[in-house]
Amino acid sequence: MNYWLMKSEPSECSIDDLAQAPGQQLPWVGVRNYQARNFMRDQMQLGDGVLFYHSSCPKPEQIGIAGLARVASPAYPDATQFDPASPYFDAKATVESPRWLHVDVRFERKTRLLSLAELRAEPRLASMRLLQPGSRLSITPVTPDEWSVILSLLG
DNA sequence: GCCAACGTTGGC
DNA sequence: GCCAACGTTGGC
Repeated sequence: MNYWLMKSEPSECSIDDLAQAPGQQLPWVGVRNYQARNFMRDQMQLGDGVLFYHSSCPKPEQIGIAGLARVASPAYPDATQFDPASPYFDAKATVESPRWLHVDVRFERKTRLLSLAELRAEPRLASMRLLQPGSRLSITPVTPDEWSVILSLLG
């Protein structure tokens, strides 16, 4: 069992969107970064814990952890890479050799918003991947210790 | 909207 | 395989 933090722009897909999806579950489409893809392909396991993070919000205080979710499928090809009408279209990907994969993510629960400022203020989270200078990865591993600190902060 | 950090691309 | 140019991310 592993733990992850997955970023999503709430204008694209918020924790509420996930809660209202059919089966409260969505394919995590649109990842176009190899490191993030490799985490999904090589390390994610069914049932892994996910911190659902709202990024790029209009108001800085809206940025942070907004809920909990779970990995709900193995990695499989992202259909949007084959769709010329999609913003995630990749001309170099083929059905025979897909370049981009994703997992499905299932809603667990909404939490209070644990803001980025609050995360930064917590000394026990100082080495969190998310908080490292220049970190931009949309999917980052979370250690069991970090996970339990965050759960306790969420109350 | 700015800009620093980072990843990707492509010419050589 | 190097590396400069370019595009993207994402907090501020």
